[in-house]
Amino acid sequence: MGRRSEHSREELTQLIVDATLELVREQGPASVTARQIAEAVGYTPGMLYSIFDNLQAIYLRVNVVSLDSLYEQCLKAQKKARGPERSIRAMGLAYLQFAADNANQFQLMFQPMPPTDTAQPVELGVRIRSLFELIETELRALDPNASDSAIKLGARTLWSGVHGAAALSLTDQLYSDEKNSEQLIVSMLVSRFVDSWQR
Amino acid sequence: MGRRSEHSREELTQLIVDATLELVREQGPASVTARQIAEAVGYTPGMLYSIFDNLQAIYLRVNVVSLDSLYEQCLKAQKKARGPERSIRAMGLAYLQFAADNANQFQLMFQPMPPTDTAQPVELGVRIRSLFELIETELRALDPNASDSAIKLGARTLWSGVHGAAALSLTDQLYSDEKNSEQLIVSMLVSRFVDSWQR
DNA sequence: TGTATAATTGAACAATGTTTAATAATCTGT
DNA sequence: ACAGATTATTAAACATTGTTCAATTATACA
Repeated sequence: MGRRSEHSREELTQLIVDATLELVREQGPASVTARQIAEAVGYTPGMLYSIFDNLQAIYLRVNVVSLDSLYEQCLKAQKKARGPERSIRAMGLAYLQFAADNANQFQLMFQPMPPTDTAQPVELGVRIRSLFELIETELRALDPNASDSAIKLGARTLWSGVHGAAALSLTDQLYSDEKNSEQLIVSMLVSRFVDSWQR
Repeated sequence: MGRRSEHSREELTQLIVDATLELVREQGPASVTARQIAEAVGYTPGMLYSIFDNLQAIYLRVNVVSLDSLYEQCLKAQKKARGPERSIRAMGLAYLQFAADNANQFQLMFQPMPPTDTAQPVELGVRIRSLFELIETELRALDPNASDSAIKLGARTLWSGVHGAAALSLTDQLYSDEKNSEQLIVSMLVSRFVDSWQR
């Protein structure tokens, strides 16, 4: 056949990433194949490799999209809430909500990449940092005299707790009797943390 | 050939699990194949399926072993430390240490299984619960009057933080300037949590 | 219009998990 | 000790996977 479409290189990139995102959302990362992606965009598998080095490179772009929308959710939650503690709690709950609503995307984002690319790609790095900065801002408001390194450490401590709760909840490894225990966990974490920060 | 060895069904099970554990430790979960496992135990791939349903079932047994040794490490840390806060901190650091020293095992343990078996197998459940109980004991010592559900929630909150720090650290997603930031995070988490618990 | 260039395909490759018919080794009963 | 039934193990096949590449088709340029 060899039907050449009128898609520019950039359009093709976009098409592939969008199709992959949708497939990941529908079926989970494990069962998305090169042939499925190719079919979804109306090409053959080989074409993908004229645009991306491999499937991992596609997943990376998908993760960028996912991280952006996670950031958007957290930012929205932050803006809506009033006061540092309430902002932090709202962002934590937004993080949980994102993980629950987009479990497959979340899974792809935080599942360790094959050890070929030892270091995390910079595109993801800047976005994760932005996420951290949202909390750092609130912690700064809470305690203007704290050192920069204390603020950064505090943000990472809080976020480890929120991320851990989201991850364990997603894999049913919290083994709690009550339902929505992730939310209780995040709420408790934020309360106690801020509480102790303020004295 | 058809060399029949003098291995009982149980011995074969043990051999397979041991070999798989070693392969996972050496190369990571992603690159362990049925043929490699079979070769390591001196059989052909087909044999594995006369003992296990599939590779997932083998990984499950490996995870049981990993969880047991993680529990052992935490228990040892708990015993060595004096006082609830120090015990909790020591267990958190032991958890981090285990994750760092056995990154591949840790990865296999906490990577979401394919959605066939929706619920977590009970063999893992009881072991994760035991891990939680170690902390619950310390929290109970810290505050004998607290309700059971508060204790349970507290243990899960702490453990979410520790697990999150371990997971993010393992995938280089903490983006902290200081080295050993996981340890600082866990230390801060425990200090502030216990601090706020006690007042 | 003819030729160079680029995009796309189709087919192949090696490797994967898993199944199954055939085979080799052992066990049973006489 | 031998014949027959039973079990353990293999060898080979299957469908899929990611990836590569020569061949083909469509476009751009002269």
